[in-house]
Amino acid sequence: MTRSKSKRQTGCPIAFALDTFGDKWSLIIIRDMLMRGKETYGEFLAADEKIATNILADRLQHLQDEGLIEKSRDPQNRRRFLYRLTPKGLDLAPIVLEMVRWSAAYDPNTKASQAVVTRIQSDREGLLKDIIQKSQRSQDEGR
Amino acid sequence: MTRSKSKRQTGCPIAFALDTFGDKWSLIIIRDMLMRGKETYGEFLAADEKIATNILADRLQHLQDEGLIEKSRDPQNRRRFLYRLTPKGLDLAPIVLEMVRWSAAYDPNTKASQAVVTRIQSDREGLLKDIIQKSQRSQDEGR
DNA sequence: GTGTTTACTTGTGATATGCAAGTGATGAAG
DNA sequence: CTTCATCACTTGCATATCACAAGTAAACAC
Repeated sequence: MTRSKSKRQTGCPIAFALDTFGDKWSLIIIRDMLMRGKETYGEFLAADEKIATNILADRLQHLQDEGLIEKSRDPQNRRRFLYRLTPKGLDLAPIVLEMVRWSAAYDPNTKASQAVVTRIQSDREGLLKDIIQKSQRSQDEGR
Repeated sequence: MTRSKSKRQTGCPIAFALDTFGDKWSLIIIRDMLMRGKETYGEFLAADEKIATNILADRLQHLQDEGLIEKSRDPQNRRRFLYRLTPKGLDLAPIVLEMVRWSAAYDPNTKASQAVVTRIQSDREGLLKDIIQKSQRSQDEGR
């Protein structure tokens, strides 16, 4: 296990954010949880981007240490764990949405849904509320 | 020079954003340009976060290849180059602001200005306009 | 010319990543 | 209650990336 991430410790909010989730994979995991309803190790592993299993384990641990996600046994299947966003993690949604907007604007091959992109501009608050509620609804089902 | 960054090429907007500026240093450089008026190699090197000179050169080249920044000779001092954000680069401002908001909310040691944080909520559009205008004004002075 | 500033490049050891294979706990089937 | 499959990891190793120190080259100041 790779202990201790590089900490810049400058007090700068951008540096803080990068230390917390600014690596190559954390936001991919967050995206899967926030936008695609994924919540198990196996589901994260199956992502198109092909994250390595040791890296995934390391990132999940780090995100948990930082308080962005929580880990619990699946009551329906006790050999499975459920990973869920905490309120601190859910609050990354605005950042993720702005990244979607930016990429949709500049990537000629984007697969971003035009409906979502339009709604980011026209109904940002409503969209954020929907995404967060949807993410939390799946948590209730798990109980 | 490190050629060819890992390209995930999935069409996912989050993956695209991460491939473009999602490394440990690019957003630090963008922050310096956007929020602190920096525009030369030496100014970036002097940042609190202590970026290594070879990494800085590599990231500036990458950001230029991606069309986020432009490089030009300083007409006032021809041994100096000026790095400036393109419109595509300036359009990262909303993402940067959301990261500031998030970090200010969750970093107990944040040095984020309370005035800015308040304004992110209350006058987001005006703040964005100010940041971009300020960034472009320094470019006019350079001519 | 000589020295200084500015923007890099190069070399080398440390660190992180990616891939393949292995482990241990839970649960399902007979 | 034994065997097999699933799920979430861990371990080992080759490769890639990074950090640090030192060196190079062009512009300018004198």
